Amino acid sequence: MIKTRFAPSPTGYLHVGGLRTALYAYLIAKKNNGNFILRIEDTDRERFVEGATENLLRSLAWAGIKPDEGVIFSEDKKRIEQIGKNGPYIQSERLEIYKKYVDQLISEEKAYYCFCSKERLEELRKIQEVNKQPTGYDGYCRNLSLEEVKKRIANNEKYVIRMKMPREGITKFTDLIRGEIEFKNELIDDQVIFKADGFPTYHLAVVIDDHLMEITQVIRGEEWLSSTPKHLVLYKMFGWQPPQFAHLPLLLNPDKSKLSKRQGDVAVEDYRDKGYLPEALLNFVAFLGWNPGTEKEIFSLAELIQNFSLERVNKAGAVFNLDKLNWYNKEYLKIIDEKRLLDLCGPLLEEKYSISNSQFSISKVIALEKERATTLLELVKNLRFIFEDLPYESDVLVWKKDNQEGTKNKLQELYNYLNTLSVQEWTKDNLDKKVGEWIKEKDYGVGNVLWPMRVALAGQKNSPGPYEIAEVLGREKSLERINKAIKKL
RNA sequence: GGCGCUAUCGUCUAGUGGUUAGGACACCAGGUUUUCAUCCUGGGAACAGGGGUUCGAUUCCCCUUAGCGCUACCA
Repeated sequence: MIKTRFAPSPTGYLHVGGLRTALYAYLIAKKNNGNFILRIEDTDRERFVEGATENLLRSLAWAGIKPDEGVIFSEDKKRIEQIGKNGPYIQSERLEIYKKYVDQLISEEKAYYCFCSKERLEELRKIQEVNKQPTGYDGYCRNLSLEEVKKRIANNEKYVIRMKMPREGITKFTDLIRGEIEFKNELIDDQVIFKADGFPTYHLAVVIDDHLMEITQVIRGEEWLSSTPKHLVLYKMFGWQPPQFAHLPLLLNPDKSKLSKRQGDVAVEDYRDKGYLPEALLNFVAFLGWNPGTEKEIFSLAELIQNFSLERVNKAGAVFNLDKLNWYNKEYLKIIDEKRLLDLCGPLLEEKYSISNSQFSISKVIALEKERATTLLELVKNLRFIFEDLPYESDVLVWKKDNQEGTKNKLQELYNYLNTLSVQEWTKDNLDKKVGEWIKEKDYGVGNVLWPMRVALAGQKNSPGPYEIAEVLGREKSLERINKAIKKL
């Protein structure tokens, strides 16, 4: 059975790069009827952030990525739960497991105690740098006798445990995206696998967990490529069959550096809060480094599952391009389900304007700006003119081919005419038909009437069409605004 | 410094040993429209450089260059 995992550290929020990694892993699992596992890698206590796991889960859930195994929210979304038979799925709850395996490595002399102080290590590195030598541990404690180790531990000396890297040979593997890659073992450090604080390092924990959780494909960022040989050596030491590896290209800033907070939003929640739709963000990040080989660019999650393959993932990093995301969001806004849009925008409108006792149909109000806005937030912002009479200068009312006097007269006549229409007749289509005929009959010219009518109704230069607005505002409010405009002139 | 990865329009990318090197976003121009948005039409825009291999390389190989990653008791 295919099993993939996403294994973030709870250090704050879900990064959009992380979202893409999670998505690809999820897609591979789902495409193969396998399991997608969410594991939390919290072995670094210094960087641990309270609530970060919940935050991660929330962002993932918002995006529609549901783990089959691992850490999830409880039914009421209030607690964190773990599902699956290979748990726990939070590394800080697996300490005895790591301890057991590290003891095994020690007893088999594949790992060793190291008592070197940070000061000595720092000094060592400095000397290596000055001499332009490769930096790395010099193996000072590699051959300490058992008696000495025992004595120093009994003496309460601080220690870490390092893996005994082979001093010769090469470690190679076939990356699912990059093909064959090899490293000389002599250049790989005696990596610390167990820290003085009793926690394993990433390298040890990831190998043990991926094996115990039966992960078949490790899909992770390119920043892990260089440490893969360490992991492979660990697999070999344990006598385990390693999974396959796929190292994803990085997401970049516009200047091609690694995507960072300084140059824009990187947290998934930022995009959610700005009113991007999850399907747009997902579709967008899916296409950063992957494409189906056809010219279709709009893909639902289900379609992504169907079409995704690691073979078509690019090797080079991709710039996170906000313009394209905006385009995706507009596209999805065009086709979004009306009810869902209402659920999404309702609370936002509520928060921004006093709509509780409004006489307007909120879904019609939303429809006014739905195809004009880039994000939900912008959509809501653009709707202000419905709920409030916007201040504007009288000359805005005048169409470029008309003058103030003419505009005033036409608006007055339009008012008189509209006044003869009943509430029942006050619909967009009917107004379009009736007012259209009236303009023709009067020979006023479409722009000469519709422009001032629209400005009178919207109170701004740019807006949806006059008939749509009129229907939403209703007969009474529409007439009131037109009357107000006439008085302005 | 060492090791590794990468290199097609501004951006995301397709592509093949012989193509007018294709699409999308963005941009520019025109058209439809009362405005904005939409929509339609058109336009500019790329194979990093140098060597090979080959009848022929954007494509295969090597080098250079550039960018990025790793080089922690962080992940």
